[in-house]
Amino acid sequence: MTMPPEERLGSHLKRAEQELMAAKTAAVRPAGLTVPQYAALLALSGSPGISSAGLARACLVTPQAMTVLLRNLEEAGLVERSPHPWHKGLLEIHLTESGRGALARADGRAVLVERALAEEFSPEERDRLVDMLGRCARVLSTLR
Amino acid sequence: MTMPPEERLGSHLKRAEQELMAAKTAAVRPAGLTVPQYAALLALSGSPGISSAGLARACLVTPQAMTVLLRNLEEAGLVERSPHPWHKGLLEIHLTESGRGALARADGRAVLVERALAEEFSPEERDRLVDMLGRCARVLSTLR
DNA sequence: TGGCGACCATCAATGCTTTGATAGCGTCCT
DNA sequence: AGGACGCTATCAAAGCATTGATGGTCGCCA
Repeated sequence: MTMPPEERLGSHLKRAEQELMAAKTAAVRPAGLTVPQYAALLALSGSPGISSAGLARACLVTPQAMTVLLRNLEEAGLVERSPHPWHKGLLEIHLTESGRGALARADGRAVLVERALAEEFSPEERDRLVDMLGRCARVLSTLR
Repeated sequence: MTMPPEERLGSHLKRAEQELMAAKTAAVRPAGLTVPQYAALLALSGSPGISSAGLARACLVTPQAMTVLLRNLEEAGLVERSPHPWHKGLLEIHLTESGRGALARADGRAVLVERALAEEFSPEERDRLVDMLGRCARVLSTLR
């Protein structure tokens, strides 16, 4: 209507992110994982025993989305949930052995994608890109 | 595991895109549209009579995703589908009056988001950002 | 102690997206 | 003419994500 797509920064941003998702999806798929599942397992490995809500915050999704995701992971035997020692109603989440294996397999290939992406740029360019992306996120979040 | 999140360009890219989606979702919601619906209506307004498959290509989604999306738009009375004059089985898609109205309302607010984003950067920065995002998409697509 | 507010977990409805499979129609080439 | 190939459209199943609503638990504080 009033603004051509090539002028919309959002179009370019979306396109890049779409390719990123496609590449990562292909990377983690052989491990039997989806990208969100991989992200959750990765966060979980860094914070064992974290709650579902905490994991949701770490992965930048809603608690509801994480509930669904965790149910799938639990049914696949990749994570376990156990009641919190003194806080009734809370659940601690832990990786299973099988979960650790799947994460390791997925991570190896996912890191290759990140490395290929990083190697496209010089260190100065990387810094500039990270800075600009951060500014995008900041200005957009103020609009919300 | 082997690579901290802050070093992963993908994390920053994803974060920025997530904020973009949130801002756009909030922008087009008052018009009763979702972001993908808005994108489809926008593409449709530029190519009246385009097929579902063509629209899917224009929006960078699969034909199946577009079928679902169009069904919702058709049920909402925002688009119409009519059989192709001589090619049986093909369907031409057109905006309805109501669809044009919703698009106009959504577009006005969506453009504000794009403008706020654009104004965060100088023209030189914008060019650099677009260039770098294009390089991201290119290198990632070769991995696929 | 009683209550209020914050947080956690979960159900339900809706929508987008993907992969996989099926089926019709056209075009081009043998 | 017949057949292969390609494009279109659609169904089905599964996962991810959102909003909205519910019910349970803790902790602080009047």
